[in-house]
Amino acid sequence: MTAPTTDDPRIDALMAEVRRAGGRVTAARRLIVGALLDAATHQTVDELAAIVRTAGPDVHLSTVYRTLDSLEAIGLVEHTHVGHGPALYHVGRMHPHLVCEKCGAVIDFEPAQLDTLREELRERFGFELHVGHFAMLGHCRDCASS
Amino acid sequence: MTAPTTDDPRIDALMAEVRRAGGRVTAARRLIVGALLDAATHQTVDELAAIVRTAGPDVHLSTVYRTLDSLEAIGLVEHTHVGHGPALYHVGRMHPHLVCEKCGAVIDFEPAQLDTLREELRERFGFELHVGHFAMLGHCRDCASS
DNA sequence: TTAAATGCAAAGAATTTGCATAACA
DNA sequence: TGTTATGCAAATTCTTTGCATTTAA
Repeated sequence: MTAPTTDDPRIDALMAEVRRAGGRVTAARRLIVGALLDAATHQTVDELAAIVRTAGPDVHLSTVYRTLDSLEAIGLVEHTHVGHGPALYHVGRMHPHLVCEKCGAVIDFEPAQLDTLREELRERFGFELHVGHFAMLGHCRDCASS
Repeated sequence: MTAPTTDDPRIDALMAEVRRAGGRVTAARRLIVGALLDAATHQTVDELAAIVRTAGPDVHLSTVYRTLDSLEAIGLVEHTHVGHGPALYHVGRMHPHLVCEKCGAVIDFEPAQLDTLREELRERFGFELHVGHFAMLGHCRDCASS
């Protein structure tokens, strides 16, 4: 387990946004967004907490939850529900996710890729699809072939 | 809270399938599938248990869970994950769901409606979409306009 | 009669909350 | 100095499990 980055300039950018929204910049928050930014893929709260604790052993799980909630309220972070298992968090804008039910691999893709479907659902059911907040489940290439 | 149907012929049909699969037909199981079949929409385990208990007060929540698991293993029932909140159960074949994040309304639709998307995801990512096991979230017509 | 299903209690996983203390602005 | 954020413990919600007992086949 590696400690989260602390010198990524994106951390400061995000913290500036937090401040602008009336929030406060704390050590725990810097670590948490550092861990979020490091990640190659989306992460659960437990995973984030484990990384954060390598640098700040006292950061409590509830602090991670609350920090992510705050960041999400400001629009800096999103979480996605994945079938069973815990929610996945990631920085940045809403986008659709494919999640493999076998190996857990997450594939991000562009919202535009769902425009046709979105239009179809809007016309047919009057339903406004929110692409970011749920994952589409199935099998990834590797798991589908095996 | 109304007691579940007990004279729906579909109950017997489903029980026949249970028997064929080596399972046993019990009073609890008849009540549970009765409740499932009555429903206008998909239901949570708690909702089902409440209905079932009007006729069989001792049917335990864990029995409802286990019965639904068994029925799902045989392929008679499916459950769908809906963002936060508990899973929704329904009889019958896998199909996609739209769930309103505001009012909880569930819209079922035909798997074929997603064929284009499916083909696209397969080509682009090698991803095999399983349409039944997750809900696509958004706002229904009423909630979107208000 | 015997394997499967049930009731009950308890545990488990994921998340939220209350409250006193600490620390940012 | 006055909130806001944190740590901690405890509560909540949804679901699963172990075990002794009951019951369908």
